[in-house]
Amino acid sequence: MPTAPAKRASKPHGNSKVTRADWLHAARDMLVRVGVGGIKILTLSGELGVARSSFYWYFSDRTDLLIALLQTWETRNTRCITDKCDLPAADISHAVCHFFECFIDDTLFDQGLEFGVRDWARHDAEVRAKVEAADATRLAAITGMYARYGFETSEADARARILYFMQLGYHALDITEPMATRMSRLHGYLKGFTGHEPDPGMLEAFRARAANT
Amino acid sequence: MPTAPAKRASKPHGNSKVTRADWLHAARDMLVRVGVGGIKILTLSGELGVARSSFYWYFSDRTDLLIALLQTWETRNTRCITDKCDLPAADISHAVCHFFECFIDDTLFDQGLEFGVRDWARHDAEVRAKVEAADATRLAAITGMYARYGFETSEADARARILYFMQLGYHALDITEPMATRMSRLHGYLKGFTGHEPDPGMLEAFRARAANT
DNA sequence: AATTTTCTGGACAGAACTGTCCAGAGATGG
DNA sequence: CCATCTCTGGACAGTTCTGTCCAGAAAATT
Repeated sequence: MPTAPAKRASKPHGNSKVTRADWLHAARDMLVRVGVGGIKILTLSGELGVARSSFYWYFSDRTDLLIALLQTWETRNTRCITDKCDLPAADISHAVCHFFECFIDDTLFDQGLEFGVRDWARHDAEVRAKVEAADATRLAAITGMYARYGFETSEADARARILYFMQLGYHALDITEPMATRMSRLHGYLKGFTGHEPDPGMLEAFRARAANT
Repeated sequence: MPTAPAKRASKPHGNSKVTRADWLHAARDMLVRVGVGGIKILTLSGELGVARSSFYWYFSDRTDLLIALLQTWETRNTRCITDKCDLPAADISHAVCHFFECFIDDTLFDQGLEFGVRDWARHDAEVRAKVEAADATRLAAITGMYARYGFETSEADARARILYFMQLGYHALDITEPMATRMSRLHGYLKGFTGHEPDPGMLEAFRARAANT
């Protein structure tokens, strides 16, 4: 029985049935589903409906694929956080909402990839080093954000950590709850994260934006 | 070259070289180091200096071992959190410090096991269900703690989540920093978590306790 | 001391996966 | 239309791990 053709990440060219991007995309999904150790060329080839040996045309070996996967993560997830933190905002509550946007829009921060990579880092020193560097970059951006709205250095530092660790902890724990439930807690979260009462108009505006994503 | 004898988790009996507990203990370490997928009976037997086939005396198969491992986690990590949350305290800052104790004393909360199990849950539905149940139990205990110190329901709920997700996020991200650095942020953390200025005497007392663990 | 129980180790069969080799199919371009 | 380049698929060899079988060693029991 031939395998159903997988969704194309990009259209193939000439004699080819799949592209390098197809392999990468399938590998990303597999990383999320079963972890690095579970990424098997045999299974990928089955999903793509192509012989296993074709893999070796696009990648020198399995490690080559994994390196490419890691680069995808590196250039995507950190960038979206630092960009949002640097955005101009009326006050700290608005700024924190900008930060939140990364995590309610899945086209921005790729949660699955993030924790696939982190699981991997837990038992691979090189990957771990890259993850630590990414954490440092992201935390610096968030600390800078708090500092810009008048928090003194030590408080900006503590609040940045609470915000970042809480947000990533939420995803690390892989919590699944409807967006409405999440949004019902927005007021409490903002008050906890900033120490200030947020503007009710802004709360509504953010909830509305979250609803249609 | 014979393998060095591993640390005994319990002393063997009669003709045996190892115990069921030794296998379990070695498997826990391997789960932490390389994830569930990396737990190989072959490697374990090598570490314990025993033939691979001996494993099948103690466990019916690999799955049997994994189930036992999961039970260890279930009965250990959740309990220590709920116990600390239920402890009587002078005020909310003291109560939060009690909660922190789980995470500065490694004989209480087993961080490695926790995230080994969570990585596993990410691609195993049954394990995932157990993890979700544990999260619910722990969050209920923390929410109850905040409620006991006068926070109204919705605020207790949001603050419990911030505290729990931040603390687990901190560990999920596998941050490594010296205890002194961690403690330098205690004041900021407590202020962020409770919304109140903590008693300076208590801060010092907690730092002193953390130093000798 | 003989017997039973408990546990170990070597051998075997088989499954799953990796990486290599090479013939050749299909598009492309002179 | 012939040559070339790109990509595919089948075959092969090698590795790593699992689970089973069974003989037998060593303590425990009688």
